[in-house]
Amino acid sequence: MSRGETVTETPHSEVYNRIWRAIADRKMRPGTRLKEEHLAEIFSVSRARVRQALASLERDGLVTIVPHRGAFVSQPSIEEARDIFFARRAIEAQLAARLCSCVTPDIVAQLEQHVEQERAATAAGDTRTSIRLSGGFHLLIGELAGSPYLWEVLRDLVSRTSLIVAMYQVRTGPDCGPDEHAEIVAAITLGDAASVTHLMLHHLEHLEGSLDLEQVETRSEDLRDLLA
Amino acid sequence: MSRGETVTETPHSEVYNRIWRAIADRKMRPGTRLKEEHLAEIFSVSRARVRQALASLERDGLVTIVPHRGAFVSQPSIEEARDIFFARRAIEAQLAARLCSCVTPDIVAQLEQHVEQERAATAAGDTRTSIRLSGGFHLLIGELAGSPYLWEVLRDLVSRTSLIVAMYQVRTGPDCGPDEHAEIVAAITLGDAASVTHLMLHHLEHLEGSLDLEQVETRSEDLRDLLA
DNA sequence: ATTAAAAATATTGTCTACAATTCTTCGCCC
DNA sequence: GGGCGAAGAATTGTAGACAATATTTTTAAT
Repeated sequence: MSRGETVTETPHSEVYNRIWRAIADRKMRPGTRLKEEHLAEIFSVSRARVRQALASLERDGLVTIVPHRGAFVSQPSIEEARDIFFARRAIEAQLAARLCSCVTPDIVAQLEQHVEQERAATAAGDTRTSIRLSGGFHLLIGELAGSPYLWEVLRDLVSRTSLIVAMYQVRTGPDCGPDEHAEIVAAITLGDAASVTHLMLHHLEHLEGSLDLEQVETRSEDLRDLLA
Repeated sequence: MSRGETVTETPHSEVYNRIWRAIADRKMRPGTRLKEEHLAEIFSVSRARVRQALASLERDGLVTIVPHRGAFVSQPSIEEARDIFFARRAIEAQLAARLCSCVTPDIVAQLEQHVEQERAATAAGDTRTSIRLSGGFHLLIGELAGSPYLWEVLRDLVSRTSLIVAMYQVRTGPDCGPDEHAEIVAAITLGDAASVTHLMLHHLEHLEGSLDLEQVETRSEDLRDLLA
């Protein structure tokens, strides 16, 4: 697994990666339509490759394909959003705890360096880099914990989270500040598994809590009341 | 989500499902080559559809596609096998615990009914059904725990486990007996989360322990020693 | 003017043919 | 006799064309 850039470049297709990045970095809003032919000429490839990439992205939950209509950047529902956060708590708590039990100076150094980069990006007001590094921190923990499978799952969860934040955030800004990350790193350095688990759960709850996931689904039946 | 059959039928393609089942039910040994044209005529579809299905199956980790060579039923390495079991312990412990906190008589009834089916299949010596129901029990817990996302992950993990068992089992028979499942159901009935977590971890360790995952990778360098 | 139907357009879904690559077999040389 | 090399066969990867379906626009009728 690569160092430095921390992230991605895993799945096969070039066009898959390009679209993945565009969505995960929030260059495209949820609901954006993705026309096959359009993408094909942008990337100078045939429609077949675009189709394949879109199919993979659908399995990742990043795009939604509706038959004979086309592909759209997914718009996760509130229920899905809560489920994703539940899954993240379950998985990341385990990974962070495992990392505690096998912590080394090299690992601590990598984590601290990453937090430092986050601080720099935040200080410089570089929102895009800040977003990417925020997710990257969680992926780095997963990578260092040494479970390739759960790392893949986490990569998926983080990218879905990016979509969720794009849909339900109330104020703009980085998803999670470097400070809470620094606390987690400190606890990992001490090898305090219980504390790390607690901090990670709290951190994720904090992120979830900063979103507006309270809105009631406006069902068609309710429209009468709204318009009364 | 369907009841009764408990399982699958999730992803789109018919041919995907057929191949998935064949692998998960261990009708095909790991390493089996899957020729596109061959599959195409078996299912009476075009090669394009087969290709699409194989691509999806590769993302599931059930087949391995090597460029310009073709698709093969995956042969998970020992390291991958251990990683899969680690992931299962992490996820299933969480799901089982969550199920405890929201247990209802209906849930208990479903679980008990499932274990009963397992008992019947085992008693009848129906190995294939037994294998399917063994995995189905774990999926049922995931389904009842109410996290669609983690259920998907679990479905993936269970099918991969089936491959792993096919490769590394020492004695044939059902993957995990109904008895340990019954114990877990009993603990869930009592709502004893700590006990359920413990039983589930033990159960998965038992399954992993029944496999021969000790064999050292025979590297080319070691061949000299082996042949001395 | 508004609604509804019908044609036209645009986009996706699928299939077939061709190009690129790898594996196999046959021949040749050491 | 064994090993290396090249031609042929087989299989995958890709592209382009055609068919099916949804959307939009136009047209007509109430």
